[in-house]
Amino acid sequence: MSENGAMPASDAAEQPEQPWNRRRLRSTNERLLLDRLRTGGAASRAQLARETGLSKPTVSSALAALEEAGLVHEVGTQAPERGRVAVLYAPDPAAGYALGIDIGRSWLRVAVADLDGAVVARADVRNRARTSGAMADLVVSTARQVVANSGVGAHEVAHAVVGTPGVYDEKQRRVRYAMHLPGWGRAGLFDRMREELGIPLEVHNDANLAALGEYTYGVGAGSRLFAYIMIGTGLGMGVVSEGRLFTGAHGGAGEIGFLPWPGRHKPGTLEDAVSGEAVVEAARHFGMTGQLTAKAVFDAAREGHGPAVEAVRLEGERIAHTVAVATAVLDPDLVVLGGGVGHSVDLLLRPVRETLRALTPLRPRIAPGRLGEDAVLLGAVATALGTARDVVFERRSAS
Amino acid sequence: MSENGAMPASDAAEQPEQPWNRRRLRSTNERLLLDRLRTGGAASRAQLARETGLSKPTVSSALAALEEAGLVHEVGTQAPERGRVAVLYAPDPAAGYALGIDIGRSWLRVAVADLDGAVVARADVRNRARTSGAMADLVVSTARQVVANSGVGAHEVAHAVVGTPGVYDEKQRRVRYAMHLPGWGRAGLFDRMREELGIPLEVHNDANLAALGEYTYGVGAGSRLFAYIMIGTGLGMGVVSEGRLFTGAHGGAGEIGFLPWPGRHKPGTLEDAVSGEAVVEAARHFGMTGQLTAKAVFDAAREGHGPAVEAVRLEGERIAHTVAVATAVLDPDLVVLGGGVGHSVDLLLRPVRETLRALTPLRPRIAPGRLGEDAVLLGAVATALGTARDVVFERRSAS
DNA sequence: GACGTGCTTAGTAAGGCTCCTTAACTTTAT
DNA sequence: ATAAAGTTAAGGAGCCTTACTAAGCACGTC
Repeated sequence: MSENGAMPASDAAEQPEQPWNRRRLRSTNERLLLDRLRTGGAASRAQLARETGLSKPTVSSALAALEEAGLVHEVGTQAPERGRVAVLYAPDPAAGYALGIDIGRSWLRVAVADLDGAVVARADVRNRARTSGAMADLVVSTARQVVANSGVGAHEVAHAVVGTPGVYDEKQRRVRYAMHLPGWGRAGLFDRMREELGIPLEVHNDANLAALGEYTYGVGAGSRLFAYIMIGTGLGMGVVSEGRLFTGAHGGAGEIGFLPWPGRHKPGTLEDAVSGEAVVEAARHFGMTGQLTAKAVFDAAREGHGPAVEAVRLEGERIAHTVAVATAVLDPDLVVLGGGVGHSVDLLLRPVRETLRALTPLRPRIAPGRLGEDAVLLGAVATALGTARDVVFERRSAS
Repeated sequence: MSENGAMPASDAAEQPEQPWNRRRLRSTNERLLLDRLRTGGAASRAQLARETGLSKPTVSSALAALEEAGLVHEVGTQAPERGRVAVLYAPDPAAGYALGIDIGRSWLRVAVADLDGAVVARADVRNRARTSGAMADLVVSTARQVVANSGVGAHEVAHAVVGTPGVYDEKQRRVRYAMHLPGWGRAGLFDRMREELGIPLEVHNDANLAALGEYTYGVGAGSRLFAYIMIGTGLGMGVVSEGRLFTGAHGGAGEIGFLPWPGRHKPGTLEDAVSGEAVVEAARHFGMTGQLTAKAVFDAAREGHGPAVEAVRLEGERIAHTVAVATAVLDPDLVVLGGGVGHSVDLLLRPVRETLRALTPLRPRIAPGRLGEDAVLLGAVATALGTARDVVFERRSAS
């Protein structure tokens, strides 16, 4: 999870294996209770004891410690069929906050969420920055603004995650393969943001985060192996396996833009053949004229304009090829299409499914994303939340 | 790991989350010590205490319990630069055994290994069975024979793993996609073997096991993400991520035989284009005549025979395509070529590398397998060992 | 050269502390 | 009266710390 990210300086994940002494035992049981409350909803002490296998006194004392630390609180009572009413406990969502940032080519999105994952403040800013430096400044100022709007103290934001095109190289401290953002490959850009924000900041690939977003909040929930194909300015894929991001050896897994594609004239990459620009080019090839954008082509296709329909069909075929490849290699139970063309995925689904039928006997479920343009942002929030929960839990007794 | 396999009836992996009571604490620390001894070699009590962070008395008592259970034993002494000599302990390899079985189209291989992974008995039997029933009988009788030869009691064999082409479907209790073994898709075949052998038995895909074999004993050691491409009668890929098998949603990950392949005449699958038969066909196409086998073509190419060289070059190009696809999707740091053509991989490496250079900017390390025909068998042994170690450890105090 | 002394490291013993469990008890509902 | 939630009290398992013994080497002294 963290391999792509920069950890705060205080991170101690390097020490080999902590021994399981008593202190850790208690801490693990508190964690067990907290996780149970998070995933299973509010519960009483007696209920927790039954479900976790711990004894009632242990649950009582651990819960007291958690309440003392501000991690859980009473949320009401529940009367059983007979007997004394039960006091229900639930995690306190205000025990900490997480920051998610989506840096896209044309939009910058920032959101603050509480530990329950509820977004408490958010901003969507048009990205007009011309230089990577201006861009970094915009990120920092927007993030500060959103945190201020949320009414949350900056020190209560336990963790932040940034999504960006390309792959963040931890050692070189820079992003690689971010073709569509000029200057974005400069070293130290994110160190600067981290420093100015004063919040631990992790950097991840946008397609990966979008995949996690759809997995956590969207259509991918519960999937065992789930592939998210992001089609837009570029082409990317994020893979979630057993609930965890699949990153490959160097964080480059899912960089399907590099798939070889047998171009009609010269061999190229799949990205050239599938990205938004390729749709425009195909439309031209079929006879459309004028100032075209991918969106314009899709809109025309929706109206039934012949050349546009043809271009979309061709795009569908190419995406089907991508899906076929991903399916044979990964065996997903769900493939989700999203990204910049998200609003037009409905047009693509049929040609994709039809082509796929002719290509391969393997046929995973294919669905459009449910989060639309928010997938990356929500994925960043979800990822930041994971770490934020850990951080908040870890420092519960340190104060 | 076990998702493809059938667990013994006593398996209790279903219960949600054991609480971390004291008993489990002790058990975890014993496990910590045992793992340390397994991976780090023999060590004294004091050394273990330093390395694990446990106190010396705790190490002493845990080690005493392990010795009592027969899991570790003294293996000698070591004099430090100054001071009293240390008594060294190591895991007792004879505390249990594992059984590995490789069911191939033409060979059946069986091996028994001790907990250190050392093979103590082995048999390689030509597979002449005509029916799947006869095949199952042969597996059982050979396995019994090998266990008998090893001098190990049958009840000391804690776990067995079988490798077979195809994907084992846990629910239907049968193998799917095993085209090259007639009748092999029958339901209940492996249940019968398990019953007759009286040993818990897991079934896995052969390419997956070969990947684990090369990872554990061969060229893949230490790789973060490692892909093993098995080229032979069929075409398969096994993926090892962070030391664990990557299986996909239904155990079908790496079934790259199903990759669409733009055939000259009709669209087909990659398996048709790359498998042994395709090499023969290509050689014919280039002008070779006679009763050809894949091996014959490779041998001729080694002698410099023109048409054979061409056929091998073509095969190399197609494999390069496979590698390019796997690389873009998975981002491996190592791709290993093996399988039936293992003896001729040296001939393929150059064309593969050259073609790859033209296809994609991503270039993982490519290497031939080190285990040759034994990859599947050793992978089965390695996998069985993993479970066997757990089983032996779990039942240490049950006696 | 024999031997005592001191230093160093391995391992054990005793005592205390933490935290879990069991069992009994209190509280509050039907 | 019964039943369920939750607390209190007693007991015990297992870890840690401290202090000790055991066993080797170095070296100086006789």
